[in-house]
Amino acid sequence: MSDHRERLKLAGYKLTKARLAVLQVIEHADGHVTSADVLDGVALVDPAVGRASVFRTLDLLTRLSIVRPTYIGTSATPYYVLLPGGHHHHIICTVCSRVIEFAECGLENIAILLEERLKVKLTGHLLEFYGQCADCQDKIAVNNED
Amino acid sequence: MSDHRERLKLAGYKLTKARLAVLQVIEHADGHVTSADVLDGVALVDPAVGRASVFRTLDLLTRLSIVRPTYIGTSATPYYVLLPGGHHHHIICTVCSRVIEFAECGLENIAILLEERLKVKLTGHLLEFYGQCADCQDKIAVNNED
DNA sequence: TTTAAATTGATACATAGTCTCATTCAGAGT
DNA sequence: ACTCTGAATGAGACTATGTATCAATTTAAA
Ligand SMILES: [Zn+2]
Ligand SMILES: [Zn+2]
Ligand SMILES: [Zn+2]
Ligand SMILES: [Zn+2]
Repeated sequence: MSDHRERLKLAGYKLTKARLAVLQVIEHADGHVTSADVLDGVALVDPAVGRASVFRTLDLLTRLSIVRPTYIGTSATPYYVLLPGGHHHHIICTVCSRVIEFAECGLENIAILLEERLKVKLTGHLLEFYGQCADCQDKIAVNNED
Repeated sequence: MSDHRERLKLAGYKLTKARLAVLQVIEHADGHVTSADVLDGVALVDPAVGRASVFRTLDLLTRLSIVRPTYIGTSATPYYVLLPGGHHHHIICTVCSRVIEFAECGLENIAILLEERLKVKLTGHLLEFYGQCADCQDKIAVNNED
C-alpha cells in the first residue's frame, strides 16, 4: 500500500522517517489503533522518532482523509481507522464497545448530490451505527427476565 | 425536548440535577459542543454540579445514543453532537474545520439490512463526509496559480 | 417518611496532546 | 555527487483533559 506514500508526496509533503514509521505501523495494525498503539509501534520500528511527530503525522493523515479518528467506548482517546478507498463503516456496540465492520454503504449518490449542491469537494467518509450487538441483547433479556 | 429525560428514565437512570443541567446545556447549544463548553454552561446553570459528573453524564448520554462524540479539527478534545431522531450527518472541511450539516441520508434500508443480517439492534448513526468546503477550494486554486 | 441503592462533589492524580526552538533532513536544482 | 533552503523534527517542559476514590447526599420506590 505505498499508495499512501504517493498521496503524501502529491500533496507536497516530504516522506520523512517519522511519517514512514507511522504509516507502516497503521497499515500493519488491524483496523482500530489508538495514538498510544501508534506510539508503541513506532518506538519499535524507529526509536528515533519523537512523540510530537507521531501526533503531527496523525493530524496530517487525518487532514488527507487517509485516516479518521473515532471515539469508541470511553471517550478518553480516539481510535484511528484507515479509510481505504476513502471510506470506512462500522457498528459500535454501546454496551460492550465491540466494533463490527461492514463493507457496503451505497453513499456514492448522496456524495455526488452534496458536492453539486454545496460546492464541496469530498475525499472520504465514515459511517457509524450505534446499538447493541447480539450478545448484549441476550444479556439484557436475561436481566429483565424476573 | 424532555424526550431525552424520558429516555434516561426508561433506561433506569435517575433524573439528577447533574444530568438535567448537562442535558439543558447541550439542548440549548447549537450543534457541536466540547466538554469544556458543557462544563462552562453547567457552571452557569447549576454551579453545584461537579466536574466529574459532567463527564460521567456525557459518557452516559453517549451510551444511550443521545449524543455522540466526534473529532473535529485538532485532536485535543471531542465535540459532542446531538442525534435527534437517532442520527446526525455533517461534512467536515479538512482545511478550515468548518462543519456543514445536512439532513437526508437514506440509510434506513441499510440499517434494516444490517439488523437482520448481523442480529444487532441499532439505535442511531452518524455519517461524516470529509473534504474541502467551497472557500478552501478557492484558496488552494489561488495558491497554485503561478 | 423511611430506606437502600444510585449518584454525587471534592480533590488529588494520571496521561494525552501541545508548544517552543535549536537542529536536522528531504529533495530540488545544479 | 554536492549544495542549499525551507520543511520537518526531537527533546522535554508544560497544559489541560479526563479519571479514581470515597464519604456524603439524593432520588425514587415502598
Ligand atoms: Zn455488545
Ligand atoms: Zn462508504
Ligand atoms: Zn474550509
Ligand atoms: Zn441518517
